[in-house]
Amino acid sequence: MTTADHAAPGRPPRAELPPAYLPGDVESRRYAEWVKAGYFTAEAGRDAPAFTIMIPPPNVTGSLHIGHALDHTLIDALVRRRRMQGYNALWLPGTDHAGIATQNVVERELAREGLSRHDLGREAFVDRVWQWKAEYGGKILGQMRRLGDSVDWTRERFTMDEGLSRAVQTIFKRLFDDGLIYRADRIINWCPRCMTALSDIEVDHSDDEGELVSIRYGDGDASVVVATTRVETMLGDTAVAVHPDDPRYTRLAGTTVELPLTGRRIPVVADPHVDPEFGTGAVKVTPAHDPDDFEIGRRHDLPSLTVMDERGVVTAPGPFQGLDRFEARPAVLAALREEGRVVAEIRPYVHAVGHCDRCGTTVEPRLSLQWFVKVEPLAKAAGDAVRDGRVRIYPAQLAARYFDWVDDMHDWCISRQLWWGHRIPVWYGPGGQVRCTGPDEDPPGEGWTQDPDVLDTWFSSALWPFSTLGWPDDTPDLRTFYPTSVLVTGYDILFFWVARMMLFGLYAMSAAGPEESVPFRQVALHGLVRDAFGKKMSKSRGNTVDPLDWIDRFGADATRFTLARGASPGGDVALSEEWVAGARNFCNKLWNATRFALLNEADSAAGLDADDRAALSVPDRWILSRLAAVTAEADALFEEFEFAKLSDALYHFAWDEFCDWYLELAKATLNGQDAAAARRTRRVLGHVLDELLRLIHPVMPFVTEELWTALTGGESVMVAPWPQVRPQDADPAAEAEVESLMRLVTGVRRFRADQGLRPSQRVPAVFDGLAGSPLATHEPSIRALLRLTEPAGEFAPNASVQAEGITVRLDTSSGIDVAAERRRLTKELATARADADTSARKLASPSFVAKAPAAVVAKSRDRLAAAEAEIARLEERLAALAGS
RNA sequence: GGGCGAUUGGCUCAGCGGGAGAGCGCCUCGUUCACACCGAGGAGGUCACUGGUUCGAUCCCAGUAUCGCCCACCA
Repeated sequence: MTTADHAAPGRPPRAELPPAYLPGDVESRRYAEWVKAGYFTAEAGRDAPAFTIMIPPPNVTGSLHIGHALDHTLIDALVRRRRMQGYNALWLPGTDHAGIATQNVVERELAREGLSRHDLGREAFVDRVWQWKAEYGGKILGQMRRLGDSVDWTRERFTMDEGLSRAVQTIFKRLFDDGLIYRADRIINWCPRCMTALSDIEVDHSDDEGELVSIRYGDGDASVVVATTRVETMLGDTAVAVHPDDPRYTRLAGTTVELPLTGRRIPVVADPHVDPEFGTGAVKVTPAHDPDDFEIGRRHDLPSLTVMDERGVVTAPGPFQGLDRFEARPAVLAALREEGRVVAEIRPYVHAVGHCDRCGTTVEPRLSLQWFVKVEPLAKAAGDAVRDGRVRIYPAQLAARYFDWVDDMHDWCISRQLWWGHRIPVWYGPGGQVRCTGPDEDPPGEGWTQDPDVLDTWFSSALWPFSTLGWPDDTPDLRTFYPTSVLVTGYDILFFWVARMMLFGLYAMSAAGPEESVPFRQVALHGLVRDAFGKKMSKSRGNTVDPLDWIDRFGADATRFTLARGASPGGDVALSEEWVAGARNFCNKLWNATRFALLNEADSAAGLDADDRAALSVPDRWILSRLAAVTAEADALFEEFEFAKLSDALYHFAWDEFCDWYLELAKATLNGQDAAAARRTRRVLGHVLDELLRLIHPVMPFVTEELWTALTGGESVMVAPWPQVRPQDADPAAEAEVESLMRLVTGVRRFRADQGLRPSQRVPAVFDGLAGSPLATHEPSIRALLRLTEPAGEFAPNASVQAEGITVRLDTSSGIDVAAERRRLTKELATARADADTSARKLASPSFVAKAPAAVVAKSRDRLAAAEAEIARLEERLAALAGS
């Protein structure tokens, strides 16, 4: 900022502002200043209430996309407001190691060198990933600066940091010792491409087209027909199951049938799980490759026969060995056909098929030995914390989805057959011993080997609210900033992340007591970003928006405002370039309003002197009243995470009320003869703009900083106090008077437009009935707004218009367009008659008068009276028009 | 298969028991000394359909249709 040495004594120095806002100039400079000043840095133990938000840690592989931009805009707005309110505000940044995603990225890089991770070996591969992370990881952190994120860079964390790894080991051991982590053979979701187990929620189901094939097992009377969509799994069948009460199969239950192609005989078992209504009422049982069948197998003590390996390749000895599962399917089918085993027709069949959410590969249910978290007790506590209000979900509606999940959660498979991640701290020793080591224990010595698997990446994310603050140690940060205040994230990771933070936060921090162990007190969920037509953004659709591109072209503030303006709780956000252009225009509007204020020596430093208050003009009282209202509204909307309404309220106050009306009304005083009045208005103007810029700052930090410092000469709007609502400014009389003035001005403008008078054309006019009216004092403003001059010399009014009980008689020189006037009056008459009709009809109904609230009836009476008066007036005018 | 939600001007959405709102788009006028990234005026909707409750329904209830989302181990 340049210091203007010509500033008047006692006034803050002022910068010259260019005629339009150029964001590129301002943003990087301001961000650097903020960081340098230490505004983003929170202080443990400071004597102020803490306000904490943890960033939803983006993948280290990630770069800033529009979804992050939305999330960060909302978080930053919350944090900036709290900081201005004097809270010890912390927004902690960091990244997630993102197990599969990152491993995939580095593996792809290796593949370009013709290598696989196995060529390097585990240790070298993990080194390579760290190397990659050092070089390319955290790109997104740099991009966050462009958005203006006020994160505390001194507290940046990574989920594989030493400290966070200690947290992972600590909680693993604690859960292990409490019997809440166990290892078992289970059917899990297996991705044959990523070659790892997945948890249930890492599987996306889609309705895929397949075939339902009916196959006859056994021969003649001792045969049974089963149906399957995965023909190749029949190689691993170890039974056929029927319902115990199904009369068709009572004689078969307990016998055996021959399994085609294998020469094996398998039992027919009776199991109540089988639905007799579905298909033939008989089902093939493949315990090693189907979760249902696994359960049936357990109940009947059936063997589990694994017939495919980790890649989905058939391992069962025979002609199909070595075929991929999707090659084996038609091959097995052909062989069955040849034996005449396929019965009836093969039906096209649409059914839900699971896909790996990382790579899209069809998931293969697979029997394997994995680690699980026993979630039932944890989930119970997680559900209760929301049920009893210790944690509140916004919008409340989404709490139902949360309950559905935590109240019926399956055990969580946490082991992954990857190399990149937190290694499971369990060792296997001589004689089948198993030992779980804590973070401060040495690994067991000779003869022990560590479990090769790593943990699900969400395991460490689940600890984020406290692992980032130093847990398990009792650190000043942990004491100051936990529980965190708000979790802001998209509803799409409610289960992945939010629910699991609840599970682990309540467990790990239980010693703090029920109120203080929650990971966050509020959860503010937003939606997904969509295009202008409400369609999902996707690269294939070509409708994606790159926030960095928008920041370059429209500015960070415009990008942020566009996102905030679309964000209602839980709602998706539709975006298009027209909208961000509109937001850019809004920045420019504020810019020019401030330029106007500076040109007119608006005075924000003097404050509103109590002695002056009584002398304030009506427009001054009006804008102060409106400011008080909009400040209260902004506070309420912030508390409810209603960012769309908040942005809208500020936009309309700033543009419609402040710029379009107040500044125009203020011009008369500022340019008027009364120096004292002008001084008062300069103070009100400075004060209102000062507070308006503060109110907008959380959403649009850069432009408001530039303008506020120029206006006030203050250090930074970031550390300026958040505006207080002053109830004493509420002034219904002033509001009513200005509203009346607006109606008068608008009415006359409509007349002028209808008459084809150019907006800039000055027209001599006199007012009848203004003298006695409350609007009398506003005559100079009204004349200025309407371009009406005092008659000078000859004045021959040839037209008149009425509004607010005032008649304006004008000398249009060119005369009046009678047809246009008649059209306007006729239209207004029709409206008035319709209004009178409606009111009259209502009032004619005895039940309405008897049962409706008195205020409603009175309102209808008033409307009827007003409409009738209007009709009389318009008829009279039309008659006069006809006579002329 | 289960659950949830939506259906309001051309588009995206607010409103949710007392006479329909916004932004953008559209039409007309305008070089007014903060801003053409602007100003002024205007057009445009039987609030999906059918019943019900009510003095009164866009708003509450039921059903229908269409669309969307989440969950799901019927081969």
